[in-house]
Amino acid sequence: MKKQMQPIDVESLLQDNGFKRTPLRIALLEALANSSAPLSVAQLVRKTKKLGADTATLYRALNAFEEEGLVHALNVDKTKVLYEIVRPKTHLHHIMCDSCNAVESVAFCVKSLNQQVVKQSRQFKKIHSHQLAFVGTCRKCLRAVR
Amino acid sequence: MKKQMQPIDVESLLQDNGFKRTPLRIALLEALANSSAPLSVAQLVRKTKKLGADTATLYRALNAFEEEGLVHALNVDKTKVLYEIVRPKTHLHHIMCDSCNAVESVAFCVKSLNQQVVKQSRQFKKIHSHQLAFVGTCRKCLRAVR
DNA sequence: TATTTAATTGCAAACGATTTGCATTTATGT
DNA sequence: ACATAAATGCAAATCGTTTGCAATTAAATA
Repeated sequence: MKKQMQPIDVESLLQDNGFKRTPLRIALLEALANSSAPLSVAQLVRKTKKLGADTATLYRALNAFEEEGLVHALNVDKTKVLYEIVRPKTHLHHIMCDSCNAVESVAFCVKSLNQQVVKQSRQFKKIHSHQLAFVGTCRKCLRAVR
Repeated sequence: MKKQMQPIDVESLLQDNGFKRTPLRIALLEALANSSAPLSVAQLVRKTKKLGADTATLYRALNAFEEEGLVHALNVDKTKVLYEIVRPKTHLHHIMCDSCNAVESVAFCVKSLNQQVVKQSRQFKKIHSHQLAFVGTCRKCLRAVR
């Protein structure tokens, strides 16, 4: 069974958001669009270098994309950020392997919790959004342990 | 109505975990134990300096505490980490203000979601833990907007 | 297609937060 | 009080990320 992923026209995506369509940007969005899991900055840096492009440019692109809402930054831990492309009408959460750091996306939502949260809170009247991440051990790592 | 917080004997906490009870460490854990919201590294650094202690020592302490499970690091965004003391039998989530970054802790759990997640996942059979964070605008900031 | 313009890039330097090595100090158990 | 390992301060090193600036390139226009 293979992953199912709606294709994204990254060139249009760039154009529609006022970005020039440069090789690095196209390659970046393409990489993110074709990955079922979020990609680490390190991975993207490697890809950038392979293309002979500059790392500073990558960071500029990622920040610009994030600012425009084309990508979403996932703060995994103190020293690691993962990026994923934003797919309209898809609200994602994540499961992460505590052994190999593999990340899988999970599509489902917990809006119903919002009111409970508000009820408990002293400072907050309304919730705009939430982040939810699960941690487990993936099959591969489970097998490796045995 | 004032916050309710169970006191923590930080000196015993240090001792029980094989740490020497030094002024900085005691002050750090005390600060975390008396705060209802997680504290940023910047805040802790300020406190450290006020005590005339070295920043490197603070980082060493925080890392050691985290490794021993005395504190928990909260990855708010790419450039900001918050620390909270771990209170046994208390499972916390958080609400954050998207305007002023105020953080409030919320005590409640969503274990029931775990099986749903596992059901959806291709790679994961079991969830160990999860993180959940909500984003809203706090009262103070709401008022400021009007 | 050639021309113009602002956006994008590469490079090197700057940056800030965190970490490290090492000599000195300190808390703790005896 | 003493011995010992742990913890500290200081300065230097390190890492990922950002910035300034001159050169290049994509896109709009003639």
